[in-house]
Amino acid sequence: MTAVGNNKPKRETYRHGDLRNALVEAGLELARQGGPTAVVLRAATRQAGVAPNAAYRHFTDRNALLHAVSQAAMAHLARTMEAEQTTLPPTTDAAAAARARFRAVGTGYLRFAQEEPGLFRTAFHVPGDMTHAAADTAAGTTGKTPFELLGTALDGLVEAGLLPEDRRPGAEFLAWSAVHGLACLLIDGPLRGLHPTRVHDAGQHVIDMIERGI
Amino acid sequence: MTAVGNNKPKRETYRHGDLRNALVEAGLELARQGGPTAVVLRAATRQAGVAPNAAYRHFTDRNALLHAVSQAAMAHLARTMEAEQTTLPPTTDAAAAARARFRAVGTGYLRFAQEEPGLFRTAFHVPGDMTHAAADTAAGTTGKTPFELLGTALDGLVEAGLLPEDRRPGAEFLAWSAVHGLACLLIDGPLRGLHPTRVHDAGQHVIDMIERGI
DNA sequence: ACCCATTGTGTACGATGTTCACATTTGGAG
DNA sequence: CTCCAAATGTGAACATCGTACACAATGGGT
Repeated sequence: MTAVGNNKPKRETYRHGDLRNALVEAGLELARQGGPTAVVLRAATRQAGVAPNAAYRHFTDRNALLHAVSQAAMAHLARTMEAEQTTLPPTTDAAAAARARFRAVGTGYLRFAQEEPGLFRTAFHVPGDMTHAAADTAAGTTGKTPFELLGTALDGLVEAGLLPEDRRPGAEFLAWSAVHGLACLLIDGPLRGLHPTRVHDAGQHVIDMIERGI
Repeated sequence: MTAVGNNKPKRETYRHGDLRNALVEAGLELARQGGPTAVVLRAATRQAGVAPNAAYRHFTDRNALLHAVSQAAMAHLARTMEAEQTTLPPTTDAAAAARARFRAVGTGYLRFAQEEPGLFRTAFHVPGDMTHAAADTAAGTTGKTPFELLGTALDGLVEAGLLPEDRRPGAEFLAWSAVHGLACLLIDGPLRGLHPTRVHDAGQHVIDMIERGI
């Protein structure tokens, strides 16, 4: 059953109308299942019901398409992190709230890595310079990229007096390193296939370490 | 100048004699320059002066070849970490020595990631289960894998009284997460292209965090 | 109403992974 | 020593992929 997968068999308009988006969407689905290497130009065009070359009207390269998909995956990550923060129970304790929001950043990050490993890998697949990932293409519903979400959470820790101001500079890289590293170990490192509850525990332990060591 | 690269143009014996090794070696060179995706079966056989299919007598798949190359890269990493430890100045203070050996594990890891990003990426490219990476194919000259080197360094910390025994279990994953994450950020994350001295500083900061938070 | 920039098509080329049938060599068993 | 079977390398072939080039259809601005 290799050939019949013509999901969007045909269209009657010569113009597609929204091909660029359709290609990114198809690429996202491919990435979701097989990671960055699975986002294949011809497969995406097939899914969009279009000749392979049509893609070149919207992307100079397969790499350009992959980059767009990567940005979209990054936006998914941002939304997952935001969602994790919105599930937080309300508190009157400002310090506790800041701390909870900080931890939610890491927890959401790890949850996304676990639930959507293909998209996670794609998001971080040679993503240009992630610092200039201020690109709104990588942002969530609040308009912030994952990196910026982490930054504001750290600022919150400082405001709440939980993080000395002189430790603030560069703290995002310490926190990010630890959480991202754990994500890698969970996805295709030695911790792959760990029981979900153990995964959650491991995540909390890493975040504990960050809070102590930051 | 695409076609002339026939480095090992011919051989006069029908049998190659050591093809499996030659392919892994060629694969290592490809990986060094272009990461895992650059280890191309046909390129490796070309380099070995052999028909493409000959590879299938030694590897079931391109993936099997890639896996072997990955293991070899992991061994390189182990040797770099060992080398970092041997450059340590001798000390009579046992605790200081244990601490230095622990930090050298992380420093060597990061140095390898920086100096050989292609090999580093290849070493961690879907490396089967790294836990059962007790495989001697991934070991350095001391016969220990990177994971095992980290473990013994942590044991050293416990023996020296620098790490409470109840914090020892699972500590390798905390330390590994942080260092590995930083390596990723340095190689193709936001910290790519950072000035080498800054890179070193960032590494020391992360290791500081680990020591405080472990 | 007519251009022409935009967008999609068809055909084609080189490279890659992989398979199948065949050739050459080597190491033992007789 | 001979000879045969297992091991190892070769050749031709196929499907798929990224990509380039020439061409066709469309539709908005003058």
